[in-house]
Amino acid sequence: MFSLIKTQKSIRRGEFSTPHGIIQTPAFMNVATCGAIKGGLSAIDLAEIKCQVQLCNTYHLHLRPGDEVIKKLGGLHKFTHWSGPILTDSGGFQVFSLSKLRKIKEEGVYFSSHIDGKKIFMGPEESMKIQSNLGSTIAMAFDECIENPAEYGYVKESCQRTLRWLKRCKKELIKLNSQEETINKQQMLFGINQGSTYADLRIEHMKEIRELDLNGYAIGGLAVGESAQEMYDTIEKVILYMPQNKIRYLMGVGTPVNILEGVYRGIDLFDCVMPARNARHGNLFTWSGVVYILNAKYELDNSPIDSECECPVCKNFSRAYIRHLFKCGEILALRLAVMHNLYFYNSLMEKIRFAIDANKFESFYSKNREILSQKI
RNA sequence: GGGAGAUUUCCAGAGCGGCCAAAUGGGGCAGACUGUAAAUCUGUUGUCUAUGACUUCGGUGGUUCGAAUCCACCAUCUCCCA
Repeated sequence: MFSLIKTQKSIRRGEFSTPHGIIQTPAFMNVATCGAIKGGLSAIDLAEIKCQVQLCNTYHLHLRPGDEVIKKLGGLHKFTHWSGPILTDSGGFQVFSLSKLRKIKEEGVYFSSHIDGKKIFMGPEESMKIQSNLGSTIAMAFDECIENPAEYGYVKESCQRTLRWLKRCKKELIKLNSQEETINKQQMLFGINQGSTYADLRIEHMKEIRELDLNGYAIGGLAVGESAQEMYDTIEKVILYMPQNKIRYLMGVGTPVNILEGVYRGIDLFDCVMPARNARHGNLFTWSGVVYILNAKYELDNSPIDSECECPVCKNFSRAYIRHLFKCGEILALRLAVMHNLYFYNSLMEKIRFAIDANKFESFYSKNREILSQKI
């Protein structure tokens, strides 16, 4: 259940109530694909980095350890020891990212496992069944994510298939939620809008999926090859057709600036591997720009990653020390870097919320949009 | 004291007469990363007045049109026999 607390032009401040707690929006979901945030963080670290909601992946957990195994162990919340909201991605993104290993048909998608090459079939019903077994708070619809630029005719055809798949997802989830042995009988479903950068296809698809009255709506298929400006333009056009009273999720986005631009245009929810992956690769986000900690200039830098940051890493360790840990291949380097970056993202969202509450989002946005993307 | 082998660009290590400024690792430096096949991947790593030129392969001298590569001596190190 989503309620808007405040709106200011397109900008929205809201609360999303779930059986596993309330998400204050705009919010960022911390990506834990295989049930853990890469870089060595567990559920006991999540409070410290201000995480509200985690995102796990259907495809990966289906392969290992298996959704049936997780169901027997009591579901994903118990398994990962996280009691807050969990959104599971449907496996739709793997249709895109594992494109060399798959074949798309009306009934679903035939994959080769990236682990051992084993043939796997996943369609809407399979994805819903797996997500139900995982017992996540929110299930995502099984969709096809297309790389940009894409050919108009193919996108149109794909959108229609994704719509048919969405209807099957809804039907299947209603069935699963009514079964006695289901872990989370209140599992929610978000639909995903597709249509590449074609405004007419985006809008047409959006109009069709909103008829299904789902718990939330996502914009998928962006930040997959098009320019940032094309992404913003696409959001602006399609968001006019998204229900006002439902949460809006921009999938897989993005940089801190992308998030500011998204909030500015009316997005409530984001997720991205970037803060965690870039952290593991030595790129650290700060309030004055991006620090690439491996650079030689930080060898003797005794200051924290970000002197404005209140995270446990910045309160205790220096750039020089973290750089040293990276150079030595210490696993602690990854953990500290990921903790910092996710704290940065989660506190970016918190600052955005405070700014909206105080009617100051636009000044916050114009102050930070240049700074956050620069390298220092 | 006698014998055998080694010495290559930051390190390890290939090269055994021209295709060698010299393979491949590592290290260094720089960059990429957007619903995670990613603790990954890419570029670069002698100097310069830079689509070319110059100085490098322990040292000195030699053979040759041409030497990191062949020869002589010297230096240093390793191993074996005393």
